[in-house]
Amino acid sequence: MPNNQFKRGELYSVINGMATTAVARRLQKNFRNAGLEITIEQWSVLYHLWKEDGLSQQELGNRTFRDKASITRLIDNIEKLGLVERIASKEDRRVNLVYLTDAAKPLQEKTYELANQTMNEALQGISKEEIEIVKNVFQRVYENSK
Amino acid sequence: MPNNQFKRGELYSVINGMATTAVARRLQKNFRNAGLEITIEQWSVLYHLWKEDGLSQQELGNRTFRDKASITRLIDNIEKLGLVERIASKEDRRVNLVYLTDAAKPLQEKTYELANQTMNEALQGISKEEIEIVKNVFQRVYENSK
DNA sequence: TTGAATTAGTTGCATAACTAACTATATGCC
DNA sequence: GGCATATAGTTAGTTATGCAACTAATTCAA
Repeated sequence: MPNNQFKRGELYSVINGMATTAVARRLQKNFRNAGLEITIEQWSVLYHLWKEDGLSQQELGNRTFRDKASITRLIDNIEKLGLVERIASKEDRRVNLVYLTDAAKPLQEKTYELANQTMNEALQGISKEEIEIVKNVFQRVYENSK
Repeated sequence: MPNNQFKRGELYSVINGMATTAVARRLQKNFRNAGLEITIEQWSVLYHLWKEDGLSQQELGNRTFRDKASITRLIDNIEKLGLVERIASKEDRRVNLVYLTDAAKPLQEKTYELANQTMNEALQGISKEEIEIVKNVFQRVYENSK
């Protein structure tokens, strides 16, 4: 049986779940405690729309690293909450453009604040240089694996 | 509206999904291509049992960063595949100890090989020092967030 | 210009995640 | 001993994920 494996691969078990879900769960909890009924997955979509409204589902999938089926259903749920609406593109009738509604506007500041605070807590004691290395490694791991 | 937020927090969108799921999905695909019918979530449980057989569900939850409800159903599914069995502890009748079956044994070498290969590809061009920093940062992010 | 291939989105099916409420066993304090 | 509390695991309900098969619209090429 292979010995000595996962010397490097131990990273896998670290990557898979731990830090990533700990931060996500904490943010989710902070949303809930603040009376915000959205999930972090939904928020991750809204986050990109606040940066640039009217993206296609395709583009939202690219930016949030989800496949099109996941985006379809995530948008379904955000739409049910009344926070976005689909508007068919006039240029290409296959495309749905996703627009924020007025109801979504007030959420931005509140959720940014909570996300910012959560990230600051998560990154406490971690230097800018370390963060840069992590981002850089992740980018390369992603490119190596996709 | 807050400007200049997420300078550090940009890490969030990177943490959440990208590298982690890219590697996981790649490994899942490699399992499937090799004719292995297990999911990476199931594998992550088996991985810990191969290191130490007969762990309680509680302990498996700790080691794989899952809550007890998730472990219950994950074990349900692995049990359905005939790869593990629950045996009630004699010391504490609340506790289920999870043991690998003979059917699980042949999977170990094959999956280790695939996981190792997948991780090596994912980590191509990334130095030991960088990996150490990432693991260390993750540990601290986890401690800061749990 | 028409038929083949591609692309955007949806739907069905299976797995997995979290919370909350529940059962059963164990512990601990009086 | 007996009741309150804590702990291990299960179950119900909701959300999310991925793959594969599908529809509708668009593009490309003979």
